Amino acid sequence: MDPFAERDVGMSRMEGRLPGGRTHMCGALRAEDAGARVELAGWVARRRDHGGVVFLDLRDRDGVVQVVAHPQEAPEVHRLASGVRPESVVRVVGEVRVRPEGTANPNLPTGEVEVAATRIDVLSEAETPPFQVEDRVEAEEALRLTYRYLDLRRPEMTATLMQRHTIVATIRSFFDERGFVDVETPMLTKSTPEGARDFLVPSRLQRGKVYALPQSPQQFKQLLMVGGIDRYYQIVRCLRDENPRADRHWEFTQLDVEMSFLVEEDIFGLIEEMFVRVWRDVLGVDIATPFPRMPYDEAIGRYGTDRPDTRYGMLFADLSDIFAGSGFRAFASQVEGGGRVKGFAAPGAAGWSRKELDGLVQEARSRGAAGLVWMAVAGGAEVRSPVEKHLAVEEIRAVCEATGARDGDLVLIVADQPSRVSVALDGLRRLMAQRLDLVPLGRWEFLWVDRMPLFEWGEEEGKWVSVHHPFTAPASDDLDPRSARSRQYDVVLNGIELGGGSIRIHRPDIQQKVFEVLGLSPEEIEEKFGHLLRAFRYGVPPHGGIAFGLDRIVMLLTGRDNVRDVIAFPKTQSGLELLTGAPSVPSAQQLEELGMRLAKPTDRP
RNA sequence: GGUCCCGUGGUGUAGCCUGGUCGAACACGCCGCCCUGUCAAGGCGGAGAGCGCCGGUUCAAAUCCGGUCGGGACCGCCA
Repeated sequence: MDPFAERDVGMSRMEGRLPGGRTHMCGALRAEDAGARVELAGWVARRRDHGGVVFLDLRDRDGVVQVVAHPQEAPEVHRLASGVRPESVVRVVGEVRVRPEGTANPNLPTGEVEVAATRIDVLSEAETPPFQVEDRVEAEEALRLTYRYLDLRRPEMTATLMQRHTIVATIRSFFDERGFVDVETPMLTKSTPEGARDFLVPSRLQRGKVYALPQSPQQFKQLLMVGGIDRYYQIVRCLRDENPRADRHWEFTQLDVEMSFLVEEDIFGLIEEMFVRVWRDVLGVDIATPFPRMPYDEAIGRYGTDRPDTRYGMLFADLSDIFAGSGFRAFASQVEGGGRVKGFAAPGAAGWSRKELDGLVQEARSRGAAGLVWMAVAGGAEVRSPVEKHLAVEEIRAVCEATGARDGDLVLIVADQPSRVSVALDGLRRLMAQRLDLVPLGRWEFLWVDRMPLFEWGEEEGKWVSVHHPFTAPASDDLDPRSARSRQYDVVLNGIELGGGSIRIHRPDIQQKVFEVLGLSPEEIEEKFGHLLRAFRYGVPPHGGIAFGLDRIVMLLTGRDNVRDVIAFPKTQSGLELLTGAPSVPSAQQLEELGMRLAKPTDRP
């Protein structure tokens, strides 16, 4: 499929005022341009030399058009065209012609025409590139990153960056129309006390001290509300020094929004409208509103995750009661020890081979579960399972009943501490959905997840920590860390968390109580959040907001499965920027100015 | 911090499990010649790697083992 085919590239708007003597972009020419004298410039995507007539495919960001050089019509042009190397930059002057009968190319938007060249200038000759610049040729990612500029020439990549631009432009005009103000916030700021690991920047003037790069503009946007800005948005780079994943990069872009004098419904309505607008403008797709809402507990209970993929079934059933006093001790003892037994039915997977099933057990283990019990339902109470002899007939029936398993289905059961059960089953459910091809294409299932807990127990810290952040408003007066709910909300799309936010605390007394639950001493509160609390003493409007991972939104809209593909110059999983070679060793002078000494790479704490 | 997968001409892969037949195969690209309507043009011919790196086992290593570097997926982590 030609990625340019259905795109409103907008370049046509520029025709007539293209710089550099161009009259058209390559992808713009159509049959109605026949007879026009045009001047084009671009890269030689391909050369087809017939000994006589020579064809060049000329590529720019808008598309490809065929240039033809005839030996009789223009001998000098023909000579140049015969020798030009792929990826060289050329300027072409010629006449647009409708192609001869039977030679149109229906696969190309410009396929009905060609440009008969009367002049060709080679502006820059190219060496043979390290990989072929074509969508169908997928070079190894490390090589693509090393020569990213070549990779970006591939129509697929160019189109992705242009779509990203369209998405950003749509979002900006959407917020602008609604009175939101784009305000920039500092990039060199204060280290965040909680949350992800910070990237630090040593200070030259304040020797011995460091700035942190922002993990998000969270506190600044709240201060903007105190500052009376009322409605703020920003499309801003954020940095978190945590290990990257396919859907996570340390340097990422956030769509950040904050409003004053609002309630949840204001945010929900606004954000739903925004997504409707973006999906319509970018994909021409109408998405349904309002988005369904799911309480956090239901998401965890039925899907094992706070970002459920609702495009397919296989919801979890709690089987703990069935196995509470079971003869199968592995399950019964888990229940007695406070654990849970949960499972779900994978339709039609009963016939899976032992090897495939062992793979599932491995998957469960890799996610921290003690194990996985599978049960292939053959008919009635007939099952194939490694623990079949330990299971009572009534238990098997009850499991099938609870999970909805029918003949031919495969029931997957995990018994462990609740969080491990959730993590393991969530992974298995996503895996099975893919393997069984249960993920419907072209569906956009947006979802609000709300009613989150306000606190969770931090094992490492040995104290209660905020689920979202310490400024999240509680849903009620209840501040008991075991039961308190928050006014937090997340947007989930097709099982991917796009973003989240909350109504913030604007009452100093409540903020104070939250800090107390978090175990912060008055000194710590002053040191870490003093500036915010001080601000709140001088008149703070009720406020709240939300933030989205723009890269993920672009990833989903462009059908990519990796955020690196929607970022122009991404880094590798180990943080190398292969194009420039960053990071690099600082010079002695730089270190001296900053008052720093480097440890040897081998000196690991 | 951990688990798993990958690394073979310029590119993408096969070969590796079951060492010798590999002086490494295929496709694309590249070079040369032929060819006036192709569009992943076509035909003929050619050059190009010693298998990421280091070490070990062995009569013998692309193949087995250890380490290391690089890439990726995932777990932990990501308020």
